[in-house]
Amino acid sequence: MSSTITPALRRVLNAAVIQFARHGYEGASLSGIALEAGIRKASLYSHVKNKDALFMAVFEDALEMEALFARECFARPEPGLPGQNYCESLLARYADSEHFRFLLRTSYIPPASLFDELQEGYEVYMQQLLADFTTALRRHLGQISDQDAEVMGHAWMGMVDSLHVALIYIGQARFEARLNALERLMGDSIARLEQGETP
Amino acid sequence: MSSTITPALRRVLNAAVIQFARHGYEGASLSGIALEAGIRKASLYSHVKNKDALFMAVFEDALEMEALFARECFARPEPGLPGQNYCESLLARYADSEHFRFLLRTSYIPPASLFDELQEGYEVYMQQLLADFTTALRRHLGQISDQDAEVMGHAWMGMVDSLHVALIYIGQARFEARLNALERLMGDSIARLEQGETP
DNA sequence: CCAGGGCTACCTACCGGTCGGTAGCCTTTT
DNA sequence: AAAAGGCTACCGACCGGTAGGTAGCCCTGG
Repeated sequence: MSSTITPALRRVLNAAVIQFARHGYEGASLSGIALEAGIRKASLYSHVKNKDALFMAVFEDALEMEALFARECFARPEPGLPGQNYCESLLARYADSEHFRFLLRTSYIPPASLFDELQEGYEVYMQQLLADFTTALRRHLGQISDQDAEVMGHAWMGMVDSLHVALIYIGQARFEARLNALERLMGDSIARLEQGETP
Repeated sequence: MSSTITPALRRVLNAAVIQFARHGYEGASLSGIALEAGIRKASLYSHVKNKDALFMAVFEDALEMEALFARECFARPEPGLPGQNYCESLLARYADSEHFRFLLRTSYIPPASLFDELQEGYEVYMQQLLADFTTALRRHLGQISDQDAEVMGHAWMGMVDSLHVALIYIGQARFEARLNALERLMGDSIARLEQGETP
């Protein structure tokens, strides 16, 4: 499926993710990407068929990395709430990972021509995130009905999207305020489930 | 401050908001906007100085409309939770209002050159939204500490962003699932405040 | 020795923006 | 009443610049 990644192609992909994250699909130019990679624009075509293919390659690259990151968050033991590790790692991740910034920038409003493919990939990523959260939730609470688990799942995914958005356009201070507020809401609801809800 | 809007300019602005909402700042071309307005590209310059000014005019237009929409939501009596009217009107609003779609598309990731101006305008919009929610919350609960009000404000703004994002890239069914889930969380937390939290 | 990555040079298409000019509608002047 | 002038909205033609993409030669490493 995925062709082998030579060192030169690796350099191109890394250059591309920087430019796409910074300027978006339309705003990033192939000459800029080539410059970043230290080669000429025409030389890009030795490695990639065209701009769309380059974008998709970067997308799959980023998706893989961020899926791995999420997995690791859920693999670490969670002191408090389920999903807490992931949420609290977001700020640092946003600062460190060019690929994460790329995903955030391009996945909400993707280039129209690639919409379907991107949506499909993003869907898989989100389903994994949701599944990881649900199992963590089930591990945290001994017993929980499928309905409740589903509702909490929707709520947590909403919380994650909310934090993602906050990363993009709110400052660090308000990100943390939002994180605390949403964690309190989640905490309240989970505590309520823990006490048992049969009235 | 704001110059008068002639009928011809009105047509240009309406054409522009469609194109900008559909293709974004960089993706929308002046020829496309002119075509939509039924004139030639050169004629645009009888009404606006350049692309940036056109975009800003559309932005202020949209901001005004959506601020009005939010006001009306909070003016209506709310049967359940504070801020509920606004959240539950979003789906229909997204379907109906080109200006709303424009705001959602362009405000998270604005064109770099206009970033500051846009951020400023969006900030005002959000502050009004937050203030409206806070007064509604205070009206709903008789007594609430400033700290709690602030936390709930952050949480509700997060909820709103989450719903905005859902409008963009999730289907209608999942939007409603998310809305229900988040409303349940908010309801739980508000109920907890209602009972009084001095232990 | 030759395959492949890199290069220069070039292409077409389209971008935002400017130019000179014009049709038609007011308002003013005689 | 009619000529004169000004103003608005519009147009086709064109500008410099840049975009994505192609052709073909050169150089180097296995």
